[in-house]
Formats: sequence, C-alpha cells, structure tokens
Amino acid sequence: MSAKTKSDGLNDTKRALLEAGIKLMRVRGYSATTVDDICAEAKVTKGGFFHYFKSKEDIAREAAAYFTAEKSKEIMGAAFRKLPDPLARIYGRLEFVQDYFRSAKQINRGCLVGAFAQETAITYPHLKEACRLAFTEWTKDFEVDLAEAKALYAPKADFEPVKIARLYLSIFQGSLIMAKTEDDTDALIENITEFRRYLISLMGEGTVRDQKQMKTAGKA
Amino acid sequence: MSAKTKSDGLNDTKRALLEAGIKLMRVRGYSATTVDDICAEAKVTKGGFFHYFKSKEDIAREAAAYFTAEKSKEIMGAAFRKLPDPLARIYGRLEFVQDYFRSAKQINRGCLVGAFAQETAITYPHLKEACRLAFTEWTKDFEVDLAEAKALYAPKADFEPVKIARLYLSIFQGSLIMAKTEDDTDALIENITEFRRYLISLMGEGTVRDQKQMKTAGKA
DNA sequence: GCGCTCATACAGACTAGTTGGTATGTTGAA
DNA sequence: TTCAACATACCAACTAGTCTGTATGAGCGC
Repeated sequence: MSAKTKSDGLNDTKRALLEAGIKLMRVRGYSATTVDDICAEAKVTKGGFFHYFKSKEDIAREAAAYFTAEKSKEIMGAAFRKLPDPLARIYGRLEFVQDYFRSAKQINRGCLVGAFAQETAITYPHLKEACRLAFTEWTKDFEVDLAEAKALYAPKADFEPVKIARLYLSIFQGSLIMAKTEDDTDALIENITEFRRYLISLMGEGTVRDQKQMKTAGKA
Repeated sequence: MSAKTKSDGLNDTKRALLEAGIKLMRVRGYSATTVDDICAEAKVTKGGFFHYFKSKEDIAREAAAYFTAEKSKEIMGAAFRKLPDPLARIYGRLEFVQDYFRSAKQINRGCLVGAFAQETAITYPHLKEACRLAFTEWTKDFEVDLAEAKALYAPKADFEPVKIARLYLSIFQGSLIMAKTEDDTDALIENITEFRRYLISLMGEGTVRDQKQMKTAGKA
C-alpha cells in the first residue's frame, strides 16, 4: 500500500511537495508560484503532483496546515515552554522570537499564512479559512499564558488577554511585512521590545524585577 | 499633445488605468491581476494600456505611488490635521482611522502597499523600493507629530518617536491582514485602542485629561 | 515458492485556455 | 502633414490540469 510513511502519516513524496510548495510560496506568494515550479523543486513530475493534490489550491490549503503545525511544534519545543511561571513564559517567548530574528537578520521569506491572508483571503474562501484557523491557534496559544499570568500577578489589571494576544500577532505579521521592504529585521525586533514594554505597563512594573532572576534561571 | 490633463498631470485614460489597477490589485494582489483585467475594468484596450505603461510591473510601480499619494492626501485633508496641539493631532489621527474602519466594517480590499510588500518585495526589487518609500513617508508623517508632542508634554519620556511610528504602521498593516481573514475590522479597531493606551502610558497619564476637551473642541 | 491480479505511486507527453507583450493599424487635433 | 492617443489582431510562452502508460509490491490461490 503506502511506501514509506512517517509518524505524521505523510509519504516522502507528498512531504517533499509540501515543503517545496511552502518554500516557494513563502517567497513568491500563491499566484506567482506554479505547479511546475513546485514539481521541479521537489523533483517530482506532474503526475506525482496530481496524484497527491487535486488542485493547486488544494496543496496551498495543506501547505498552510503543514506550515502552521510546523511552527506550533517549534514553539512547543522551545526552552521557554518549560518555565513553570506564566509571566516568565511570556517574556521568554518574546525573547525566543527576537533571538530567532536576530540570528537571521536578512529576511528572504515571510510567513506563509500571512502571505496567503494578504493574497488569497478575498478570492479563495478555503484558503482564508485555513489562515483564520492558523491565526486563531497562534492567538489562543499566547492568550493562555497571558490569562494565567494576569490571574497570578495582576488580577485587577485592565486588559483582556485575548486582545493582547491578537495585538501581538498583528504586530508580528505587520513587522514581517515591513522587514521585507527594509531587508532587515531591526524594526521587527524593536517592535517586540515595544510590545514588551506595553505588557509591563499592563502587568505592573512590580512584576519585572522578579522576572529578571527567573529568566536567567530558566535559560540554564 | 495631451488631451485632457488634470492638476496632477494625469490624463483621464491613464488615471482610469491606475485606479482600475489599484482596485483590482488591492483585492487579488499583483500576480493574480492580469493586464486584460485592468483594461476591462478601465474600459481601455491593450493598445491604450501599453501606450501609457511599458509593462505590468510599470503600472504596479506607478499605482503604488498613486495610492500612496492618495492616502497621504486623505490624511492631510482630515479634520485632525488642523488641530494646533500635536498630542491632539495624534489622538485625532487614531480616531480618524478607527472611524474609517467603523463605517466600513466588512473589509473587501486591503492596502496596496502592504499587498505589494508581501507578494513582490523579494522578487521585484523595484516594487519593493516603492513600498519602502511609502512606508517611510507614512512613518515620517506620524513621527513628526510624536516628536512634537513629546517635546511639548513629555520631554523626559523614554521612547523614540520614530520607533513608535513604525510600531503603529506595523500594527496597522498586521491588523489589516487579520481583518481580511476575519471578515470584520473589530480587531483592527481594538488594536488601535491598545496602541493608544500604550501611547498614553508613554506620554504620561497626566496628558489625557487635557486632551478630552481639546478633542471635542477640534471636532466642532 | 510461483504466477496472477490489482491497486498504488508515480512518469511524461499533451491540451485548452491564458498571459504579457507586440505589430499594425486608425483617428482626430494642432 | 504629423504626432499622440488609442484600437485590434496576433503571438510565443506559459499554466493548470488530463490522459495514458508503467513500475512496484501486496495479497491470494495453488
């Protein structure tokens, strides 16, 4: 039956096609990426492509889901995740992302979901839905930590975790766009710093001093 | 020579092409918009199109500039512009944008510059440059007010106007993306509210009470 | 173990329609 | 008469998707 499936149930060829599609579409976008391009990149012929995907839109939908899962896994596996304190996780997350973009100063690809949202949200309802799901998942993931931290450190603070999580995701997506036009990630890193400052002002200055120690402890 | 040129030196046909191009590309993006589509929308033939633009990329570049100028004009002509107080102009600007998206709750098009930045920044250097210029112009426009307000009300405050301006533009662009996937502008409006709260925390709470009066005065 | 069947997993040529761009007009005003 | 301002027919290259063919291996009766 299936040749060589892996843990996630994906065949090698299909995975190669998905990863090629993601790689190309993150750079060129949906419309400018052709099926032939994807086939060439994945070293698969047209026959192979249409054996696994019934259309170009189909691979885009699966690519969005694959990309989202991949990024979620990256976040789930990061060191800050293991911190017991929710506020430490929050600041740890921000540093994690900043470090990520500090090491890759030049940006030569963007977020696949962001690209699809821009390009296809209005014209391809199915892709829009895939983007919405991804954004919801990422928002929720951050919101949980925010809610927990608020309950623990600033129960009376005047902010809604879900709104702050959405603000963060918007800043991130918007910064990625601007990073593309500026060829560097400085503004992205700066914007996260500003966001952190806002968070501190919401949570209360008092929570910061404690975090400094927890952070260094968590890094070990 | 030229048939019926207007104040900005643009012929009616060329303007129609530019506006058609903008209208379509804001919805479908660059690659998915064809020259024929633009011609049909503008009721101009291919010959007319290539009389005014030497390529598709060419109209995109001019469209970006046209769009940027158009938006700058909208901002320049808004009521908040005439406010003498810089801080009042800042909050007035935020309200202006929020009102704009409150009246158009459903979003069926995005920012042309944001779309180009996403889709073409890496593959079309000329378009990237056009986007960079637009972002720089918009950032500068806001930065001026921020610097003036800071000098006047919070000279010792710890923030750099240019960074806050860039943060705002990122939030705006990112929120537009998310608005597309959610079919409404709620998050966009909310994010601006959060940004305003951050600004207040930077400028100092003391500056808010005064603004309430100035704002209502400015609206009259 | 051996041939047979059959489904999966591709390979690659082909096609109908599209796309950006061109070549060759025509028209009307100066 | 000339030139800008279009109009129209046309083209080569490309594009998503199809069709037919084939290799491979699993399952099965014997």
